[in-house]
Formats: sequence, structure tokens, C-alpha cells
Amino acid sequence: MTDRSRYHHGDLRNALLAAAGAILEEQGLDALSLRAVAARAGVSHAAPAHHFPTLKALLAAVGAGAFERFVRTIQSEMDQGPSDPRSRLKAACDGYIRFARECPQQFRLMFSPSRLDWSDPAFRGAGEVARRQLEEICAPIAVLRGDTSVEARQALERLVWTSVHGYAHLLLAGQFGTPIDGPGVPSRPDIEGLLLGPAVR
Amino acid sequence: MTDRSRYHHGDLRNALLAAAGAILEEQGLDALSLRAVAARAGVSHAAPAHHFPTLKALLAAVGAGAFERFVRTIQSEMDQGPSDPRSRLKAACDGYIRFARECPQQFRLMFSPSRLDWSDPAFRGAGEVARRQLEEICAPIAVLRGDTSVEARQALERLVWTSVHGYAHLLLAGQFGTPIDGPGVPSRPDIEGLLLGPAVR
DNA sequence: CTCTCCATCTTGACAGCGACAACATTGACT
DNA sequence: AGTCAATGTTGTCGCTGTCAAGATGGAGAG
Repeated sequence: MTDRSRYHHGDLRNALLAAAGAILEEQGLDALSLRAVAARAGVSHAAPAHHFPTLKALLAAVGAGAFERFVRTIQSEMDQGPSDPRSRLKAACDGYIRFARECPQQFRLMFSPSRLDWSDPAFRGAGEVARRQLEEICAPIAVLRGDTSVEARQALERLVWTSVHGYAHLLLAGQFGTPIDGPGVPSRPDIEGLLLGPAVR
Repeated sequence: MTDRSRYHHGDLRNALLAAAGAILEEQGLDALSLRAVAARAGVSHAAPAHHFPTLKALLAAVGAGAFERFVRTIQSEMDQGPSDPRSRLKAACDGYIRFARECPQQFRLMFSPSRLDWSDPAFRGAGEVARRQLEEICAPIAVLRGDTSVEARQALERLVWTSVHGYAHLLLAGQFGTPIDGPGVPSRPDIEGLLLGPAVR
């Protein structure tokens, strides 16, 4: 990006995040070391310390960015379909799974509490945005079902989130016995059908 | 166990698994290094190589044992309650969550494909046993619901598994914003209620 | 009973890792 | 113009997994 011949990089923080993202995509989560990121950004192995105190802090920043892309993926999936509650729920679930399949390493990182600094404010904030998105999607579904109490609405959100997330996690963990994008992958649970009954045409 | 003064341990393989289990429980998954396990078993750092070719192979063996305990936990939970399909499903879900909360490190390891050798036969076999257990639990539920086709039965299994597993995973990942055993932890999704309607008393 | 073989264990080494300390550079403000 | 703090560098430490080479000793053959 910027002139590399300078002693001071100028935008090393963003360069490190970009390098980390590239390594994550090309070589996977296990290859994401502080030294590898620094080398890819063209700086010495100790340079990142001035921008991220630890590796976990750097990964938390990467994870925060991943959460933002995750939310945008779901939003764009919903924007491309009808805006009735059922269609939006279906689009959101499809977007959730699409992100997990297309960016499995980012998805893995987002939910790896031991690899990143779970208390990082930016990371927590990004996760909070995703949680609010879930609430907005589920609220009209709860209305349709007549689930008016706060408890029933939260239970609904939890059911949607856990079933879709569990499917994505088990898919990435190879528990379905297939590669994540090969043939024979079982489809995700039909949560919208279970909540609202068979689709009417 | 056996006489430690001997040059040849005699049962090092099992001693290593026991040491790994102890470290896993006491210090967590991140502390599970080959050298730490060897030291705890009282042997040199290279001794494990004669029983497990890599760290991932050792962790796969630990994971296989965890899967066996996992299946037994679910089974014992079912054995303590009524044997009608709904009660068995509820007990199985409760047992699933109980294992995840009581043995979070083992649970984490079981579903960490990057940490253990996913292709290990013993590990795959143990996972297969769990999958068959799920089928046995879900089959009578499918009958009750009138889901007779193979596809419907498999979809039912997937829904049960993903929702319970997703809850467990999100709980352990701290995504509910609470420690895994503190107050305020949301209860697991009421999957049996959703599948079979409100409980009759 | 003795010899030999080999599974098992030890020591030693290597490269890569995260983190820290000490030092170099330089842009920005006084 | 002078200074200083932010941001780079190199070097080092203890830790990691893995491999190589040597030590040990139990088991089975002659």
C-alpha cells in the first residue's frame, strides 16, 4: 500500500490486519502466527507489539472484522428476498450458513474463545451487533406465532440461533462425515418450517 | 500405577492418557502439550512418540475417550427417567448439556478438528457410536410425529442435534454473556416441546 | 543358561513460536 | 532547531513438536 522503503510504515495496524486476513484465508487458522503476519506485512517480528499487545488481541481485531462481514452477509441475503418475516428468517439462516461455508476459517476464529481475546471491546461490540440483528429478525416471527412474552421471544431467538449455529459448527467440524462443500452434505434444519408450519404457496 | 523406578514403564500408553486427562481437567485444553503430558507421566519428553506419532494422535485418543464418557453420560441420564420417547429425548438433551457444562474442556476437545487427528479410527468410531445413539433416541419421536420417510427422520435427528449442540457450543464460547455455570444462563431450547407440543400432565 | 534382538525409553538438537528488553529511527510539536 | 514519544529494529528467553542417535532391558531362540 504505502511506501515500503520508509522506516515507519505509516499504516501498519491495518496492514497487519490485512496480512492476517490473507494468511487466514490461504493457510488457515493454525498458520496465523504473530511472526507470519509480521513477515507478510514486511516488518520485523516484534513490530506488531506496538499495535497489538498480544497475538490474542490481534486475532480479536481480526475476529471483530469477521463478525462485521458476517452481519453484512446475512443482511445482503435478506435484502435480496421478500421482506415478509418468514422470508427474512429463511434468508438470514441461509446467509448464516453461506458465510460459514464460504469463510470457514473466519467463522472458526469468531467462535474460538481460546484463540482470541474474548474481552476485547471491539470484538464484543461486533458480536453484540450480530445479536441485535438476530433480535430484529425474530421479533416479527414471535408476533406471528403469538409468542408475546419476553421469555417466549428470547426462547425463540435462542432456538433459531442454536439450531443454525449448531448446524454450521458441526458442518465445519466434519461431523457430518463430508467435506464442507462436497456433495452429500445434509441440508440445514428447516427451522422456519418448524416454527411457522409448511410454507404456503 | 506400576513401579516407576523401572526404565521401561510397562503401561505408558494408558499412563499418558491418564496424565493428559488430568491436565485437561486441571489446566485446560491450551495447557495440553506433549511435553507436559510426558512430564506428568514421569517420562522424558520424547517417550510419547513410541505410542502416539504426533500430539494430534494423542489428543485424538483422549477425544475418543471423551466421546465414550459423553455417550455414557447421556445414557445414564436416560436410564434415570421414564422410558417413553419424549422423556428419553428430554433426558438425552439434558445429558448432552450436562456433559458440556461439567466437562467443558473434554467437550471442546471433541469438537476441535484442528487440535486432534480427525481421521483417527478410534476417534471416528467413538463419534459414530454417539451418532447411532442419537438415531435410537429420535426414531420413536419420528414415529410419534408421523415422520415416516427417511428424509424426515434424518431431518429430525439433525434438528435435535444441531439445536442442542449449538446451545452447548455457544454456551462454552461465552456467547450468552455469562460464565458457563453462573446465574443468568439461558436455558436450552425446548426442542422436545417444539417437536411434540406442550407437555401433558 | 546365555545370547541376541528389538521395543521402549533417554538425551540432544533444531526450527518456530510469543513475549520481553534494549536500541535505532523519525515525524511532529515546542 | 531541538526534543521527545511513537514506532520501528535486533537479540534473547523459555516453551513447543518433531526427529536422530544412543542407552536399557525384557523376551524368545539356541
